[in-house]
Amino acid sequence: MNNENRESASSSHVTIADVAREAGVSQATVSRTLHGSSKVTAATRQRVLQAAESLHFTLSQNASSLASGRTNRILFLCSGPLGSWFNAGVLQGAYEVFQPERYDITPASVTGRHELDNYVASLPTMRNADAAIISSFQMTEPLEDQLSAVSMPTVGVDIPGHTRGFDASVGIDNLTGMDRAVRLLRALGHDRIAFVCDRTEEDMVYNATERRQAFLQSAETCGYSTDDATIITANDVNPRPIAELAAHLAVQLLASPVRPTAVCVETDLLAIALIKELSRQHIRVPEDLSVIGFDDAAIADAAELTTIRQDPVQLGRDAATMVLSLLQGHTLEKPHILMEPIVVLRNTTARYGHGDQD
Amino acid sequence: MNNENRESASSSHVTIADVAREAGVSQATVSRTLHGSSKVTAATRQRVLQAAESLHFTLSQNASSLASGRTNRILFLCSGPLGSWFNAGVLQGAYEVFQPERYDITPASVTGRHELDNYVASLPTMRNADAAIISSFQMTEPLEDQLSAVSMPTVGVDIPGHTRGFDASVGIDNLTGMDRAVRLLRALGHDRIAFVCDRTEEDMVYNATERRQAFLQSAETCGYSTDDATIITANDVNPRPIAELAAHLAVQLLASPVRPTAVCVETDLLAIALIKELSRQHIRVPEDLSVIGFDDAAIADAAELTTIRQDPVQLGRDAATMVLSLLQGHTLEKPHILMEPIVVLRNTTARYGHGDQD
DNA sequence: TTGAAAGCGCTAACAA
DNA sequence: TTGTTAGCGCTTTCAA
Repeated sequence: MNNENRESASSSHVTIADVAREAGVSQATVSRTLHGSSKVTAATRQRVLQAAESLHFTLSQNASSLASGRTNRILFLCSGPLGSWFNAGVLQGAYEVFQPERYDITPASVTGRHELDNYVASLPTMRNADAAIISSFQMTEPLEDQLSAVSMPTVGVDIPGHTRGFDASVGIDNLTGMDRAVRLLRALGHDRIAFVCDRTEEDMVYNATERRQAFLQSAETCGYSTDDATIITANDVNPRPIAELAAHLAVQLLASPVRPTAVCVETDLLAIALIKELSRQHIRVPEDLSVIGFDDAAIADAAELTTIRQDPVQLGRDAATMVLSLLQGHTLEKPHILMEPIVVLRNTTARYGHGDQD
Repeated sequence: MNNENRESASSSHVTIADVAREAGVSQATVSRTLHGSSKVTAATRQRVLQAAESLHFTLSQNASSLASGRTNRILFLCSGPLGSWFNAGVLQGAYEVFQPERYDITPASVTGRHELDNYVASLPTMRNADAAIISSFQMTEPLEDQLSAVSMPTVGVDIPGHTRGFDASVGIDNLTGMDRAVRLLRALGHDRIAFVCDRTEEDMVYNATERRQAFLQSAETCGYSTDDATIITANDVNPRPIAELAAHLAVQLLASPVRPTAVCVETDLLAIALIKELSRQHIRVPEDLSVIGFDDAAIADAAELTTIRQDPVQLGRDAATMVLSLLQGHTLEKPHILMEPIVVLRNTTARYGHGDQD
């Protein structure tokens, strides 16, 4: 191919070769300059940058990746909708950390066991990401085995107690969180309490399971008998609108042999739906029943809901920071970290027996 | 390189060559099979798929992209946090559509004009995505010029009225939305109304500007005089916590020469913050003041806020669908679409003069 | 229907 | 410090 041809053929794309020719250096030098190598003269660097600038040159990630073996891409795998409060928060936090380091994020979401298994099975041989952040899954033995076979760094988010297979993990300390909530209720004089949640059977998504256990454990520590600290849960497993679920749970709550005077609810969303349903039955919160949610999403503030706060954005930042360390070959001093949730006091909790009673 | 070497050298990755050898066919045939070409015998296809399966083979996106020129990646560029209600929703909707088509999404967020300009300037020469979805920006002339120079398909989300430079766009019809809200207030007997928003100067983010104008226009149509339909806005441009902004706006609202009896607020978030501030001043909503928000985010439901609903997830789906069409070389029958928002009635609006008055 | 071979645009030894 | 060169793993003509 002669020069005339090369020049006319370059109609499609500006390549590193164009920059090299423009700057009068080799492709290797352009590459070195663009990657901030110190082994380039200031003068050369100047010329290269100028040439790149004037040609509006952008590196082809694909070509770079293929040649270097690094993709500069991080996989973010989560369960359920990408736009959920939790997932979107983690994604945002991770982006904040990765963006300045010039890593792209590839978000992916799976909605069922089968999909998840397939995805994880493809991980060991996939060369489309340098690392993976995996969020909010209930782990299983086979899943952990597959994860162990993955050669790239993997960090788990919100998968506490199941850190096998992960190089690192961040999560929240459900036990401490529930403990604080239960202690608050005890201090407010509530003698009968309950934990309200959706179906309890093992699910793909990590959430209520551990919190439920944490609630029972905290209650025991605080001196509640098993009759005075109960679980109120949906007794079937069909997905349904949250309002319907709340109504179903409200029935169980109100019909309890010994009705609790305070409840902790799995999530803010469910807590608010429950409160609405109760208010429809003229049960007042907090006069007749104290309610504590979980998450401190924006809706908790809007509904003046007392809740246990977790911060998915910070979880995402921490996970990303660990990924970066791992990618640099560092061994983490503390690979598995747990954040302590705090209780945010608002208007749905109150001292027992001090509202007008029914 | 002899065969012994090749086999021992394959320790790092399973490549298409390994699959080809295993199946006893050429690389080309493996490639064709994996891409669902019809020009492969059923028998051959069978053998190839089996080989791929047994080796846990996954295509290297990078190598595919480099060779084919298609990246199978879509850029999602938005303003502000990736985790915001709107951005996360659009991302989720786009993901729903792209995922089954095997396109990855690369999310990116910019927070300032300068950053945005840089990003868009790199678009014309960037070969790291096949198309771009660009969300919620206030367009400028130079920006539109740059966009026009981009060779890949670009579709705008929530950038109505500024469709130059975009191949397609989806957005919401702010005029219809505000019109419905204003008509509602008129029907409820409110004679003095206002639109409450953050600073009005031209900003990077598209939002209040058009809604403000739509409000004024609707008010005029409904017969409000310019004294009876006003704008209440922050008079400085410093970013600040929403509660502080709400307090600032509450002062202006309460101190109005003729106090409005109903307001439309730029967003749900601000509406709720405003209501809280007003309640602190013992102004009751809706008895003393009717409030209509904008968005119908989850918080609107939690706070029982009457609002104008828009659906970012659907916007994302529509944008993605258009991208797909464009990528297939189709010309869209209707490239610029506008969704009609509806008013969701809740507890913050009421007939004027029917609560206990001060 | 299948195979051979020439790149896609870049990086990373190795040499100079 | 810079240039030369040999691939990275795939796709895609072109021939068979």
